[in-house]
Amino acid sequence: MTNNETPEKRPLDFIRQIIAEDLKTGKHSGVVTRFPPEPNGFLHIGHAKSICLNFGVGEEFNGRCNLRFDDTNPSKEEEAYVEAIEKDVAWLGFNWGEKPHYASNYFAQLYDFAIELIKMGKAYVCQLSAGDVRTYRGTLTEPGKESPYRSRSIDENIDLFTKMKAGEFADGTHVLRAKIDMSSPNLNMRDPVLYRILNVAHHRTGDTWKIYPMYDYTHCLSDMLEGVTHSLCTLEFEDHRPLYNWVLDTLQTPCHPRQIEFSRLNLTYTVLSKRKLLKMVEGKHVEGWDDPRMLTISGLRRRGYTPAAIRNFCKIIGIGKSDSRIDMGVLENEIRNDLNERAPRRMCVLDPVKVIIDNFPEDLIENVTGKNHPQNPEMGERTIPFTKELYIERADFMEEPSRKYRRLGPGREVRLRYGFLVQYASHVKDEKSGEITEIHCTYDPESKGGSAPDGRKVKGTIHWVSATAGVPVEIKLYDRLFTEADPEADKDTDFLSFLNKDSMITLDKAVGEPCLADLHPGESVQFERQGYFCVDSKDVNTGKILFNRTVTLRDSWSTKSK
RNA sequence: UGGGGCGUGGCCAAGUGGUAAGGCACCGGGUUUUGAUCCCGGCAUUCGUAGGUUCGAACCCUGCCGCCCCAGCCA
Repeated sequence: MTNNETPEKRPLDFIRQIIAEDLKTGKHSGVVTRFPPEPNGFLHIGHAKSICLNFGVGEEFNGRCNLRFDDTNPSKEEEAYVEAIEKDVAWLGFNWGEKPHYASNYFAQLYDFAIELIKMGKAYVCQLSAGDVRTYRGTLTEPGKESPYRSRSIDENIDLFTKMKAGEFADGTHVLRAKIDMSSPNLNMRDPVLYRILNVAHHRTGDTWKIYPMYDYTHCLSDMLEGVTHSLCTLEFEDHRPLYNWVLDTLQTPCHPRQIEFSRLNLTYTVLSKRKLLKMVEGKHVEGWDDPRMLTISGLRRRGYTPAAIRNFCKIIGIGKSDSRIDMGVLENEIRNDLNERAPRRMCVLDPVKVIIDNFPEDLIENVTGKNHPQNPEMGERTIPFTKELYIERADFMEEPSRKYRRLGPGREVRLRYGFLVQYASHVKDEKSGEITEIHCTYDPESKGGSAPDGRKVKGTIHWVSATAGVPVEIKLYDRLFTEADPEADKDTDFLSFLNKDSMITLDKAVGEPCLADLHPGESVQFERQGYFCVDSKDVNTGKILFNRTVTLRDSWSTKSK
């Protein structure tokens, strides 16, 4: 599954340098990382970057990486998401050991730590309303004010917190706060909320708990409990690091993981935040989380991307701290590299126009053989039926071709790949529409396989399929979801207004060579001269095989011809 | 205007005081029964900017400019 990964060594990124140094100096004898998704949505290519980093570090330094569900907000989380996440991480080829971890596994311990904090006078129950908490917090430039509940006695705090836990209060009436510094220039340190009351059932703990710990309080302690050495997260958490450290320092925990931040992934012509992806799904702008246009792991999988391509992509983009938006072409390059090696070649005419070989016997079927891969004989060959009536691509014929055009046209001879050389004879055009309906040719019976005994050369080789023996297929062509390279650049404009209305085009007249019928869901092939396609794994059952175009072939003609 | 970060070619990204790796893109040329692949070659006298230190600076210092993040009882 994950073979074909480029083995070449690149220089170590700054995080791996830190880890290598920690191992070298003996600060740590082993390394433990974790990938901590919240089960409130599907994983996307940005998560893949984090997964490759965390699991990659675990593998490379002979350590381990835990899969931990950060499930501290039951109002947004679902079991279905944890299953989808496990499937995606496994598909990418990573192993999290015996079983996944859950922040919810630590609820009892977290509660005990909170009691400890209260006893140390470092946490208190606050009854300010959410709005008042915000007001008291101050602003970016003004310090906050201390809550009137800040100086409660330890006994009263314990009593209140116990009652919070027992479900004696309504949502929003009480919170547990850390007692730090209301005038800190870092807003996160202005007595952050540690626990809130949520009378909501949790997908794993049911209704056992009425209070749920917040991210900042939970994450550092979960890392600590799991013996994580390096806690890698994205840049927006830099301001949270002091709080991460405060909790562990105050509790004097036996182990103190180091949080290191790196920049999140952005790609051109798409969006990658769970919130925005959710909006795409809920607004029906796509057909679901696994829509092949979505850069979710499940969408990419359905589109025909391979784990190797995604892992190579993550490797090539590197890990750093500067904001960036990587060109979609980089991702496409990786899937082309991978599929170029492993995808068998096939012929399929996407936009057919009929070709009749005038001098070809009516009922004759000439079986010709095509290589499954031009550079790799081990992939074998297959038989392709050549008949009197064929289809070729509408774009492969021109009534008045330019000199650089190398395909079929009046007076021209071209090669039908693996078939015969054919010479243009005439063509029929619908007077009203101007559409070409038939092209007549004659073939050279001596040229079976594609070359003539006299050694004459033709300029063009085009693909074709038998009109009588070919199989009808349905094809979906996908394009970028947005028309702007950075749909998020203008904060005053809704990213949805940049949606590409032509991001999905369905072709229902396509015809492929017979052996296409043998393909299984998820299998990838290259349609020669067109691109890489895979059989849809969630077939809508149209009676025809449905192919998703993963990516086109690199095309220097379309750009040059302009 | 508080705090935390970041600025190397069109897009990424190495570089950690000794004279600008690599990938993508792009431009040439060769091979080719996919205008694909593959193969050759080209592509930053310069590292946001202005000064300073030094024999020597993308790397050290100072000022300035630009961009990102933070005022959830989300993660």
